[in-house]
Amino acid sequence: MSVTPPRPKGPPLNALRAFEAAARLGGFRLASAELNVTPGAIAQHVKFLEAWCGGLLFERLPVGVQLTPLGTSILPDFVAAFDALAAASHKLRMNAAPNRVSVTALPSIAQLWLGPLLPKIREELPGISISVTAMEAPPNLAREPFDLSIFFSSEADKSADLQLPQDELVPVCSPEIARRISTLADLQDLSCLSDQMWPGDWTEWLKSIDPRAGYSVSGPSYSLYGLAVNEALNGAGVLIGHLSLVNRYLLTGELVAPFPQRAKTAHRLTIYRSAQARSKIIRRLLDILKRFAKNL
Amino acid sequence: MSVTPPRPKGPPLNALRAFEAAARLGGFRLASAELNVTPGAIAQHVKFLEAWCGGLLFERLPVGVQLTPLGTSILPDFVAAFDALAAASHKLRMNAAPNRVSVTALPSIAQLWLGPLLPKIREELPGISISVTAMEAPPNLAREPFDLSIFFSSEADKSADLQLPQDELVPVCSPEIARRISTLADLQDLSCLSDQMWPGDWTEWLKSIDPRAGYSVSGPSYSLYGLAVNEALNGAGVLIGHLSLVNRYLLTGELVAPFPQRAKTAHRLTIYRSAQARSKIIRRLLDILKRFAKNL
DNA sequence: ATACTAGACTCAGTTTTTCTAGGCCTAGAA
DNA sequence: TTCTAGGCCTAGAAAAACTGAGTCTAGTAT
Repeated sequence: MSVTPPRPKGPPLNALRAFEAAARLGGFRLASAELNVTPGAIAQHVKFLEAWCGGLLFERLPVGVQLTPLGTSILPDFVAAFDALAAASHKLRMNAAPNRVSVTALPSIAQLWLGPLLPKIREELPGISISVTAMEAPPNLAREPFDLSIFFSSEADKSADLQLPQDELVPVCSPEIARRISTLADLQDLSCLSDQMWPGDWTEWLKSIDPRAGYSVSGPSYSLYGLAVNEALNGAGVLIGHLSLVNRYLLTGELVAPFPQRAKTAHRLTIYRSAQARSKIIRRLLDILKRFAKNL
Repeated sequence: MSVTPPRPKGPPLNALRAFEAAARLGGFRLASAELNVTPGAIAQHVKFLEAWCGGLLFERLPVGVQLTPLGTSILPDFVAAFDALAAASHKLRMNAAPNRVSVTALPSIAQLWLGPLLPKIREELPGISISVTAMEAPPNLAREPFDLSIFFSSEADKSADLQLPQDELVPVCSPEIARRISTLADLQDLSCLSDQMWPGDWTEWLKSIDPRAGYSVSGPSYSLYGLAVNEALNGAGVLIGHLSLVNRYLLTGELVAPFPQRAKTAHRLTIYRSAQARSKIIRRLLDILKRFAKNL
């Protein structure tokens, strides 16, 4: 008997968050990715929560888990509560520093599309402070503290705040290299640069030119598209270019396109803003991006 | 440069909770009481949160703190979010075990009023599992995981789920002791038991009998009213009885009231239920309590 | 004036919580 | 059959949270 008896405590907030993520995403592994922890951590949180409430939240299948009726019955409440919490946190951050904007983008987009625009943005919106975070997959804007996300999406989406037309593939290289190219066959003697994230780009472009010819090319691949572009600028070979990312260099002449044919891809550069990001600054920033995007 | 760059993280949930409590209650000390930690812990959480968002949440006054406009601007959002979270947690617990009811009450009420009713309740609601937590002050039912709270309130409140009439004071003692009492003056030769939480009870009762007579009594006091009642049953002296708590013993004759005069107090035994506790079980439990309360 | 008090701050050290690593297990796919 | 995806478990490590004790400030009481 302790002097101050331990009164029943509410559940740990982190366990609730782990459950919510696992239930919403349908698995511990996905939840662990969203929360940046290992799946074991999620498992422990959920187990604790199950002990706390005295009921099973998930059925454990041989592979994966499935929400029990109990879990299903309260999931919407938790989703709503954590949405509200995330929204409040976001609002707090914005109210504290209205001129701070945080953007997340695919690494290649951050470096090749957004990066060059930043000086012009700073010029038009003096006092603004933009932080850029590169990541591989678009985050859940309702949860992560970003104002804007810029990624490639394979679908048209009217709800996007800005969406460019379908991206196009076109080989690009330095002018010197271009002089040595006249036919498709010439490509086979050259380094054909590509990005590790889009390994099918060359094949896709070649197919769009002549579906039956069995052309194939080879060359180094890079985990960062920006690196590949740099190598192309340095004359390392022919890069399969994503027009939205390399057009700026075509316009300046630093890179040229030895073949005029372009292959439409499914990808559209797409910008979303967080539901909280309704401020005037964000609106003006979007306007600027829109304008620059047109000139690209 | 780490391989997986640390992406900006959302604020720690516990820091948000600390801020919410401090802001809602208007001070770190109060918040620390609600969350069962020391004030220093709250201070650290708030400080962290201020660093995270880059703005001051509280103005530090020489004594106490005051919300800044920034803090004020987001407080309602956080209150709503944590309310939703607590409601969801409560619902989870109830859905997991619908027959479990948790009650919080003043120690004296738990022991003397509720305790004797529990066997009868179990009889009428077989299968129900009631846990009782004694505490000194009524908790915030919107936050703490209780279904019912039973405390004395000094005001009439129509929103209460059950409220008894104003409590009355009346001296009580064992029949043996009563035989030795015939006038007020006899009290001065006897041990007059009282509760440490209500040290003014005897004075209040004496005043209601004869406001001018300077009667005063003395005797041991107890930190647990239940203990004082037991002592009275054992013939240790005359206890200043709260009718709602000792009437059961008057009815059985184990205790008697040597003086017929009763003094009305401001206190009413008051029962609230949590907003989440809308189940049939709780309703039936309240009905039973109501019925028993009438017969007391 | 002088002490006292309430409330908050800080910092070091400790306790508690949370996370990871790595091995195990199961069933469906190759 | 082997491989793989997804979870489970446990020990130990890492991080977060909390405490305790000493400071500080300005009202309040003496």
